[in-house]
Amino acid sequence: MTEIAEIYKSRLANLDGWRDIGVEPYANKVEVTHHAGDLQKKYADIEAGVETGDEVTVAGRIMSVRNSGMFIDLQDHTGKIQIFSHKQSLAPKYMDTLKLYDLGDIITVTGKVRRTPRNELTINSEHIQLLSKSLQPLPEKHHGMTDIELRYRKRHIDLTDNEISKDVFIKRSKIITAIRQTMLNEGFLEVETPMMHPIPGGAVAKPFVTHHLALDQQLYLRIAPELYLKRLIVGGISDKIFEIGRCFRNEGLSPKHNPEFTSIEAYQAHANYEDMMDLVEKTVQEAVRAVHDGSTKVTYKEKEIDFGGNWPRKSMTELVKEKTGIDFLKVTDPEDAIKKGREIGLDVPDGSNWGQVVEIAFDEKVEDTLVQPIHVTDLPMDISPLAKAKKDNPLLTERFESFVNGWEIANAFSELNDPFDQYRRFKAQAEQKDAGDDEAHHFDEDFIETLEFGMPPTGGLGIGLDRLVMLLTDSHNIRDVIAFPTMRPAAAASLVTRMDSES
RNA sequence: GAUCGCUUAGCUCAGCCGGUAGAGCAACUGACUUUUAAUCAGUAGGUCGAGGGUUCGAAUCCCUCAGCGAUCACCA
Repeated sequence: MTEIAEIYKSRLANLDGWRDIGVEPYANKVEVTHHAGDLQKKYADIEAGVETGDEVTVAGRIMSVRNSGMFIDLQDHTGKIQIFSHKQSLAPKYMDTLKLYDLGDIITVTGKVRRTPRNELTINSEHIQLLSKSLQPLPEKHHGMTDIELRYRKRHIDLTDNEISKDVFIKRSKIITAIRQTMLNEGFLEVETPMMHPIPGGAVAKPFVTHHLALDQQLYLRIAPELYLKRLIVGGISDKIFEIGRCFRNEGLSPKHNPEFTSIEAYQAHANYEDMMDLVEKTVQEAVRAVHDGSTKVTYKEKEIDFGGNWPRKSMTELVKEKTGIDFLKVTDPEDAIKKGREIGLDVPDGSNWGQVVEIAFDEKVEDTLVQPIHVTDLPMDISPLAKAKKDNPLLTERFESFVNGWEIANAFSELNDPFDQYRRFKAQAEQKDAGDDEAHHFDEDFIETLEFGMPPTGGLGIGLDRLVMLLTDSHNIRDVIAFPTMRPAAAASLVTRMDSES
């Protein structure tokens, strides 16, 4: 017999012990008056040995036991507090039950608050009751669960004993709230658009495919909400709209990529990409302040990043010129650009267009150096199929990407609103698709029809939330900021199931 | 997808020049009772990720596979 089964049987015996004395081991709700962390704050100043006489009821999980149940460390979502059980204050019928408790059990305790002579804030239990029996053992108490795979697969265990992990997810929530609140304060209307699309669009990516039975129709999980948000702009529900939601891309996993991830997209009619830069700064700064006590400074991997103030705005070609000495605005023939790029050691594929060469130069020579926040503007038309061209230079678009720590955290542009141009660009994408590019855009006639009704000049913005959370919590893997990251399936080990099948 | 690395008790980890598997915590039995990783005595717990090979003998060496991680490529 395995050890885990021994532990299970011992706990099952205790569970039966509770039933023997007429206590249901999975109780109904009880009234909780206080939380551990709040009590620690409230009584922070009382001295060792002081008994307050204040009666409280708390509830939480047993994290450790000393002196055969005399001392229990109880943990709730706010913190920990010690429970003291002694025959002086606890009736014999409760004293007798102390031996039935196991680590991990969820209990409720009522009693008076005191600080022990050893200076530990403590509740003298007068009433103690089991709320939920724990049958599975918790991780080792000193080191906790360090196996990173288990932490991702068993987040409920990770959260019970890992303060850092818990803190990250609380901060993630605060960041989303701050961004939502900033958007609302700026007059944006929060909207929802479909996650199941008949035609995937709005980005260049491979989609997940699913099927609707009743309609007998193929559907795609959205790779971006963009085209539907633009439909709402055309409809004029509001000049300013935003959506916070999940996108799905059927691509590789990495420390910076999860197949489902959260984006914030905002669209503003009668605005352009420059207005979007202001919006990025506002929302991101509020998010930073929300989790850094009002400061805009963050430390990521020992580097200090200051999100405050107005971020510099520099064009992509200018940045490339600074780092490589090549002014691609003066080398606009694709063949010449390829040649120039290769001269400085860039890995440029044959047949690249001008914009692709500029992008490669930027990726290889500039990107990593952009540690402090910056808006990289005027991206090439060739790599910006949904962005409006610059008035004075058709090679470039009114588009920018915001970089922090060498990562793109936002992407925005003045949206293409010309149905003829959109038609041509979809057609070009469709041809690429026929030629075997499975990431190319589908031809979305319905969207062109939408634009034919007239979309006002509009600024659009997308922010990758998960990476922002990584930056603001000093997390180095996207899986650390997603509660249940995508993993290969692993066998569960329910003891109830196993014992049932063995008997 | 490529390269490298990891996988030993429920958890955290030793053991790896090949010679029948070890500690701490958790668990169990008992002692003790104002502790703070409580302490003390004892008990139990393992298909060493899976499969194959070399060998008299494999946790240890070799091969295949799986899961996970790091880096790279695509991408946010």
